Amino acid sequence: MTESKNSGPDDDKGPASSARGRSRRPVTLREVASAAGVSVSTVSLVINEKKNARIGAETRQRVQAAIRELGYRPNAMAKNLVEGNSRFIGLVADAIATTPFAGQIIHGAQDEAWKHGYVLLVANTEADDDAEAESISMMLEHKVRGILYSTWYHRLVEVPAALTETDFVLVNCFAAEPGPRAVVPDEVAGGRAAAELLLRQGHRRIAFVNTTTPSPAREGRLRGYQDALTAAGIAFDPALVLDAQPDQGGGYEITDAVLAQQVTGVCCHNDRVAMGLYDGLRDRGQRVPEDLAVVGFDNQEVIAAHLRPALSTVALPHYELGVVGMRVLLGLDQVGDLGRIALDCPPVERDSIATPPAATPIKR
Amino acid sequence: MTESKNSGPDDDKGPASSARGRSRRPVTLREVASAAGVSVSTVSLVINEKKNARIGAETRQRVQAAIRELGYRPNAMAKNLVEGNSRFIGLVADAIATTPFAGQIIHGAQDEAWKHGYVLLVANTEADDDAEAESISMMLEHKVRGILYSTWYHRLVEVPAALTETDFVLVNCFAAEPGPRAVVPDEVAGGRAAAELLLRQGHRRIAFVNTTTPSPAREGRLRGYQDALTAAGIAFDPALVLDAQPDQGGGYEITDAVLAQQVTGVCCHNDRVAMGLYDGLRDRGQRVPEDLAVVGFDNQEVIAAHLRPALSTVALPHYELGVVGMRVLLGLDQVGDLGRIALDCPPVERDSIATPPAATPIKR
DNA sequence: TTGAAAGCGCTAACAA
DNA sequence: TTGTTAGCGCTTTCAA
Repeated sequence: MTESKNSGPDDDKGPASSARGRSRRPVTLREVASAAGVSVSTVSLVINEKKNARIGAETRQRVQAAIRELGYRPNAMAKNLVEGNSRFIGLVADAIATTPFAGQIIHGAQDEAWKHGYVLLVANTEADDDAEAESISMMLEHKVRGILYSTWYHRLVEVPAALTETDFVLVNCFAAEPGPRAVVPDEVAGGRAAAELLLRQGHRRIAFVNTTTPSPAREGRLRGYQDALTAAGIAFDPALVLDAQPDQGGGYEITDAVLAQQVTGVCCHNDRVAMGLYDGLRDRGQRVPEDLAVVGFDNQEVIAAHLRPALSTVALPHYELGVVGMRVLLGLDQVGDLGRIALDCPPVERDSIATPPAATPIKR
Repeated sequence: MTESKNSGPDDDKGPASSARGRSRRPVTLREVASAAGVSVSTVSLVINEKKNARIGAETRQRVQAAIRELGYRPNAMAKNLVEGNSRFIGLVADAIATTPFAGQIIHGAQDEAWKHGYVLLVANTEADDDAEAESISMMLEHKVRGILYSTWYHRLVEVPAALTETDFVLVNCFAAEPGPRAVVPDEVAGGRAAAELLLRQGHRRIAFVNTTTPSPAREGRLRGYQDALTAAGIAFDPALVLDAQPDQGGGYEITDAVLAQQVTGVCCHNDRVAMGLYDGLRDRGQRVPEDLAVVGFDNQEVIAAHLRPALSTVALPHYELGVVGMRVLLGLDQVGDLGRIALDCPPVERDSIATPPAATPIKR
């Protein structure tokens, strides 16, 4: 063991750890330097592996040995401070605990941030305005490089004033006023993809169970459904569009209305609605997909992959939302003129669709 | 506007924001001081509202005005640096994106951390060892006050070596060796609670669908079930314990085996298994709860609250795991001699249990 | 009541 | 090739 400065009153003897708490002040660059018998800048140089400033092989060895021996960890805050920029990026989420959606956004954002040497400062606000304001302040005080402001379902948001103090990108949400950049799912294309899942199997009379809640999902997916119908040369029949609460209860209750329309297939607003509809159909002796083909939306694994039969659905690109949001924030992707990037909602085929009676599936 | 030092080449004119990027260097204490015509220490004093060192009312006004006018935000990193302690606490999670479980742990941990002025540094490792090591390094370099190491399901873990460089608490997991403090769900009590849900309604012949995966949940819940039986004066019958994959498929496939035992009630390893069992029962013309009472585990909202009939189950205390883990880390709660705190798994009564034929529910 | 100055751990000129 | 030194933005003695 090399001698170190060893000053200060709260120094306890003995090598590694005391009981708990690890009260020992962390090892500093200076301590490493004096242990290795070199200056701090030399240590700094070998740690950061600067290309210029060649260090003598022997010196480098000694420094590295000292680092290892002392268990030195650079102090990221000191480093950030002197470099004048933090490696933090804030991510505020409004609901981390209810669905896996926010988790997927975080996952995507973190993977991308990580790749570029950034660290996520995550704040869960559970839609509480105070928590949100506090979170943003906290991030601002940590001099984040920017903030990703995300919601667990696609919606219009009011941009908190404090957000504008830094660079920010809206993820899975958007602002009324122009300006803020946003990354959102392409609801229209998603709706189209859902309908096409059915059309491709030859279905021509398809119901659309929409949500009762006004939202981009409600308007967008319906439009996508209409577009797909039009493209398939099928006249849009408003009677086939039904409204239901966007959960299992809503799906269950809409069963009779769906059945009354004599459709061969149905697009549900989301997987939960489809789950409720499954129950409703079963109670009425109807089979999926033989009597009615069902398509969901969200691709919520715990539901879609495990219903019987497994549910064909359209995936919401939460992970990608996080990734692309991060890329936009870092200036790696551009949003274009609209200030928005709309991400694809890919269809996920499973077993809830069959060819309707008296129809031949369309080749493609 | 007051004059400021105004040096450096990347100073652009104009008040608030330039287009994007907010390239302006953040306002510093010194700038506030010179704007207010006082010294930095005075500004520091009014910001931190120190009890000693009374500041003249008029001075305070001027400083506060300057702060507001300049939009000053303290630099948390500089502050942490000089104070010699960060306000960070790390939280590593192994699966933030698949279930809502990790989200709930994070939620609990953050609420508690927040309350004590700490900020969470969250890292999602998706069970990747490299990501985990990198995450912990990152946290250590930010001189976190400590780390919460969490898993999405209760299990034995190997404590990563780097963790021991700081204070840490295991959340929803535990180590083989003694030492590391851990906060976990009380599986035995949970299993007992599940069985009691049925026993209380008068069921006496109760199947137990266990998981095939060795785990504290597997052993603990079974023991709880046995304990509850014993307490109710019912002999344990090993034939009633069945094994199934811990998901919907497993539940579905075990249906016949359950039915073969002529039980009136069944405890499932988790809500997913119960969901599969519902399907299996329905396919065989059996009704829940009239023909068979079903109890789940986990209280996974999207399933338990929305199955038909709604599933009675036992909740896993993820949020509380986060809270208590944080409290232990902060020294607010003690773990006792075992080095472990086991948290209650409260029963959640819904509609999947009825009184069995020829039985009177037990009063309590 | 306020200011001057030292220093937290580090990087980056600039010297040697 | 290596060392000295001046800060980064802040808190905190210690003086005034």
